[in-house]
Formats: sequence, C-alpha cells, structure tokens
Amino acid sequence: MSRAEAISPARLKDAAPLFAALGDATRLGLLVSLCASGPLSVARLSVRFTVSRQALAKHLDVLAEAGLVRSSRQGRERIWELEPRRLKDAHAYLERISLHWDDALSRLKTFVEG
Amino acid sequence: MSRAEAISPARLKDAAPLFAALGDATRLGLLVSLCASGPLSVARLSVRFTVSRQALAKHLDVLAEAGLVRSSRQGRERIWELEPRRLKDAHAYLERISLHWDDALSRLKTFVEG
DNA sequence: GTCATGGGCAACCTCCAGGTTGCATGTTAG
DNA sequence: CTAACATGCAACCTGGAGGTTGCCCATGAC
Repeated sequence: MSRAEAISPARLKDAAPLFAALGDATRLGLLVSLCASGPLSVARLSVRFTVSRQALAKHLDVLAEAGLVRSSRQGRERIWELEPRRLKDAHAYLERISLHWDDALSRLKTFVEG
Repeated sequence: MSRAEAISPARLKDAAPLFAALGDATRLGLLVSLCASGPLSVARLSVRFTVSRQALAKHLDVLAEAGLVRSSRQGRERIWELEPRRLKDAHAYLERISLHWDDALSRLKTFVEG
C-alpha cells in the first residue's frame, strides 16, 4: 500500500525556487551564520565573507524572496534573521520524495518476492 | 547544551551543488518521474516533458554530476535511475541546519528566561 | 542489407545570476 | 553642524545555465 501522497506539478514549481535559493555556497554560508549568531546586519555579516557588501545584500534579497530570511529596520541598520518555516518546507519536500522512493522500492520488492 | 555539530565550510561547498541541482523545476520533475515509474530511458522520459530530448539529457547529466541519479547502458538504450543516497544527504543537511537553529532558539530562551 | 529508433556531439543563441564600482541617502555620534 | 557609518540604488561586465537545431553513430527490427 502506498503511504506517500502524490507530488503535484504545482508543488514542484513551488519547491524549485526554494532549492535554487539554497544552491549557492555564499547563501548557505549566510544561513549558517544567521543560524549560529542570531540576527545580524549586512555590515556585521560582510566581515565574514570575501565578497562585497552589495553582493551579500543581493544574496539576502534572494533568500528573502524564497522566504528563508526576513529583515526589519532598526535605526540606520537593517537586521536579517532566519525564517525557519521555509527551511522545514524544503525538508518536507525531500522527505516526500524519499517516501515516494521507499514506496517504489517496497512495491518492487513485493513484486519480485511475491 | 549544544547537540548540533558545527557546519564546516567544506560541507557547505559540498551541499551547494547538491541543492543547485535540485533547484530546477524540470530536474525535480525528472526525479519525481524516476521515483514514480522506476528506471527509464531518456526517450521514455521525454514524452512527459515539453522540452527537447537534448535538454533533458543535459539535465540528467547535471543530476548525475550531483550524484542524484545514475545511468547504465542496456543495449542501445541508456537507463537512468534514482540514487537515493544523495537525496538523504540533502535531507540530512537541512536537518543539520534546523538542529542548529533549534539549538540557537533554546539557548536564546534559556538566556531570556534564566 | 536497409531502415527506423535511441542516443551522443557540437555549434549556437539568449538571458540572467553573481559580482563589481561609484554615488546618493538617511542616521547616529560628538 | 559635520563627520562617519550603514544602507540603497544604478550602471555595468562576464560567465555559464538552459534551450534549440542539425548531424552523425550505434543498434535493433524486418
């Protein structure tokens, strides 16, 4: 019996930009930094990276577009913080595909053995 | 206490191409197709997509490069199948970041409440 | 043999991601 | 007020991703 729900094309179109946002070493580094050190400004972040501040700002925009990060103004600074919900979303997607795969495997096993 | 292990830059450089490979709707579609229908040839796959056979072949190469898919010759056909290990890798990676986040949250909570 | 089918290869095109520099704007410190 | 700092904005450059077409090669069918 199949426990995994179908993966609709709509979900695919939602998932792709999410993974695309995760598919860059600098952006993953930003996520990890925000994870480890909590909310930070671009200036604070930029001392940890080799690329320019503007490049980081663009990356943060991409992450925000994907819903992985959120920003708020505090005085003259803009503070960025992680948005863990979308991270869980990505996680759930992979889980769903894995489930499908395990299902397919067990079906195959049943077919072969039975 | 912190249960999450550190996320090394080396792991970042490993994870980025993996997510990048997942960050395309067509490629996700390929994975789902291979998941649902088992190993298939490019010709078989291409009837389900609107892009050309060559485009799909390139996507499959990208997926193979990321270790998400594997191919073998069978007669005049090349059969592609899923490689679930790397999928689990990506899964584990997100889990690691989430763990870090949860750790950071609980540390913050302890700090605020304690 | 002959033909259709599956696949690799290569050239080519277009667009945008990722990066840079330079300058303008707003805000806090003294 | 003025200087220093954090950011926003815009123009610009370059490489590579994603797509196409056209052709050639191998293999299985007849």
